[in-house]
Amino acid sequence: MVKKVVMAEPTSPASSDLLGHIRNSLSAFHATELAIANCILQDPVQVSRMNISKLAEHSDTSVASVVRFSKTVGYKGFPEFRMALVGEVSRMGQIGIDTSELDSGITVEDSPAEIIRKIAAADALAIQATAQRLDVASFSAAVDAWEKAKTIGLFGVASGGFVAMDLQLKLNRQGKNAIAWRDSHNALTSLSLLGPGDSLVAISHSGTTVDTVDVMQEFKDRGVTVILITNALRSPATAVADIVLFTSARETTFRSGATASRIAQLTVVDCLCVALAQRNWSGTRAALDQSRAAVGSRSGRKMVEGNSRRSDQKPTRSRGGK
Amino acid sequence: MVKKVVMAEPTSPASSDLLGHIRNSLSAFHATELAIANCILQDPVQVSRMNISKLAEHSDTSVASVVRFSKTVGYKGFPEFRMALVGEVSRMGQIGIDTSELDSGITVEDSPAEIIRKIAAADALAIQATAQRLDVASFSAAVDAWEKAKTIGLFGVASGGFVAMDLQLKLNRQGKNAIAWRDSHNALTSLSLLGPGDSLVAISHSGTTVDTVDVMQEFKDRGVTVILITNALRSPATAVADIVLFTSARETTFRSGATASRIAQLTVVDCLCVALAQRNWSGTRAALDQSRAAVGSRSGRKMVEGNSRRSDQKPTRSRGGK
DNA sequence: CAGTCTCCTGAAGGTTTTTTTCATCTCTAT
DNA sequence: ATAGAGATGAAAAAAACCTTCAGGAGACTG
Repeated sequence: MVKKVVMAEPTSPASSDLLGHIRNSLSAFHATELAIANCILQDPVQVSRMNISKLAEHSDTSVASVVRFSKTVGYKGFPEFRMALVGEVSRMGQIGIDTSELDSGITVEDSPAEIIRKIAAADALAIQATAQRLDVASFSAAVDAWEKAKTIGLFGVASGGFVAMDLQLKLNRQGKNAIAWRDSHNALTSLSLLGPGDSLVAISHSGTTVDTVDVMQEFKDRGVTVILITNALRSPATAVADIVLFTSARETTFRSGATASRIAQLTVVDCLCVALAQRNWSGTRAALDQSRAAVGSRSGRKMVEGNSRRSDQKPTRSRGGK
Repeated sequence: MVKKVVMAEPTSPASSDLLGHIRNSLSAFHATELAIANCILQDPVQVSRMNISKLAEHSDTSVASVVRFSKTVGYKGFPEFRMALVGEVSRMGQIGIDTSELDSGITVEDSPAEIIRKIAAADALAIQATAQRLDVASFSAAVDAWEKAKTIGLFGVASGGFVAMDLQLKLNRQGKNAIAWRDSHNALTSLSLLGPGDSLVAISHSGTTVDTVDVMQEFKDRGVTVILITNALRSPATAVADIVLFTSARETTFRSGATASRIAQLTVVDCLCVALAQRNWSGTRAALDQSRAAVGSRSGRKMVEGNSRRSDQKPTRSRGGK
C-alpha cells in the first residue's frame, strides 16, 4: 500500500559516530527528544539492549516519540537506529576509550604527539561519520541540480567562505559557471545572476547565521534551488533549504570545532564535484588522462554484487549431534 | 506456556567471536542450519541487515529454522542473534580502511554511494597518514618559532592560499599577529613586516611553485624562520625551508589530488594552532570556557525557530533527508 | 524387510514489537 | 484573543517474530 519506496541499500553500518552526533545535536532537540537523547548518552550500553517500549518508559516519553527520534537522527526506524547503537557500543568496547577520549578534548598536559593524534582522530572521524550519514538521495539530488544549473552561486561566511571559494575553483576548473560570495551584501546585489533552474549552495556549520539564512531565502524566492551544507540537525537554515547535506563533525572541548566541520564540508564538496565530473566524464576524462598519463591504476576489482542466492551445498546428512 | 529451559546462557556472549564460532560448528549443523550458516559466513554484512524472513528466503529455508538456528548458536532468539552479528560486523569494519580500493580510483560505473565512500576513505587516510608521519621534533620547533614570533606571515597560492587564509583567521583569533598572502607580489612588497625572530609559513603541495620558493628565499634572507608545509619529500622548497612539515596525501586517479592534500594541510595547521594555544592556555581557556558555558544537556530548547527577518514560513515541512 | 523411534522441517496461527494515524495540546505571532 | 504551526501520546494497523503441530526422512531393532 502506502509503503514508501526505499532504496535497496540502507547504508553500511561501518564506522560512524552516532553518539557524537547525538551529543552535538542536543541543542536542536525538543523536550522529549532531549529526554531520549539523555537516556542514550547516559548509558548507551543499557539502552542498546532495550526494545522500543522499554526505552520509551525509561525516558518517560512515548513509543511514538522514540520512533520519531530514530528518524530524526537519520535512520529509517527504531530497529535500524538500535542496530547502529549496538554497533557503536560494540566498537567502543573493542577499542576502549576512543570516543570518550575525544570528548575529553585536549588538556594542558598533553604532549605534542598526543595533540596530533587526538586532532587527527577527530578529523578522520568527522570525515568517516559524514560519509556514512550522508543521504545518498539528497546527494544525488544536489548533483542533479548542479548539472541542470547554468550558474551556481556559492555562499559562506567566515570559514565557510573558504569552502565556498574552494568550491568555486573546483567548479570553474570543470567548466562550470560558479561564483562565490562571502558576505550577504555582495550576494544580494548579485541576486539577478541566478534564476529558476540555477542553484545556490550555502555553507553554514551551525545553520543559524542570520546573513546566510537571509541570502538563502532571497534566492529561493527567485526560484533558485537552495542546497545547504550544515552540521546542525534542525536550524533556521534547514527550514529554508531545498536540499540539505549534513556533515557530522563532533565538537571537541578545545577547538572551535570549526576545523573538523570544515574538513567534513570539504569532503562533501569534493564528493559532489567528482560525481558531477563523472556525469560528463568524457569531457573531463580527456584532460585528466592527459595530465596523469599512467599512474598504474589498473582497473581492479569492482565489488561483485554478492547475491549468491543459494549455495549448492551437498548436505552431507550429518546426523545431529547436540 | 511451558517454556522449555534449554539455554544455559541467557545473556548474550557479547565479546566472543561469533563468526568463528559458527565456522567451527559447521560440521555439527544439520542441512538447513548449514544453509543458514553458509549464508551468514558468506556475507555477514548483508545478512546483518536482513530481517528474519529475508534471511529465511535467502537461505532457502524457513523462518522457524532461522529461529532455531539462532537458539542453537546460543541466543535467545533471532533479534538477539542479529544484534550480536551487527556488533561483530561493526567491529570488523572498524579495523581499517581498505587501502587496496583506493588505488582503483573512481570509475564511470561507480554509484554515488561508492564515490562518497572512496573519497572519504582517501581523505581520512590522508589525515591518518599525515598524523603518523608528522615529525614531532619539527612540529614542536614550528610551535616554538610561532610562539617567539611577533608576526607570522603566511603564504600559499591557489588552494594553498585558502589554507593560509584559514590559518590567519585561527591565529588572529588567538590574538596572534598573522597575515596571509596569496601571491608573491603582495608578499614581497610586505617584506618588511617580518624580521628576524618572526616566522613565515609557506604552504605548497608540490613544493615546486616558483613563486613560493622565491618568497621563501626572500624572507629567509631577512632572517625570518621559514616553515614549509608540503607533500613532496624533496623539492626546491624543502631545500630552502628551515622547518618542514610533511603531509601524506596520496593522489588518486580521478581527482586532482589537491583536496586530500588540502585536508591534510588543514589538519596540520590545526594541530599547530592547538599546540600554540595550549602554551598560553590560561588566556585561551577563559574565552573558551565562557563561550561554551553549559551545553551539558540541561534546560530546554533555545533554538528559536523565528529568524525574525521574514515570517512567511512555508507550510511544507522540508525536513532534511529521506 | 518391516516396524518403530527419533528428530529435523516448514506452515499456520498466536504473540510481541514497531509504525502510522489522529486528536489534543502548547507555544508563537498576528 | 485567535489562528496556525508544530510537538506529543494513545490507539489502531502493520510488521516482525516465536511457538505449536503435523508430516517426513533416516536409523536402529526385531
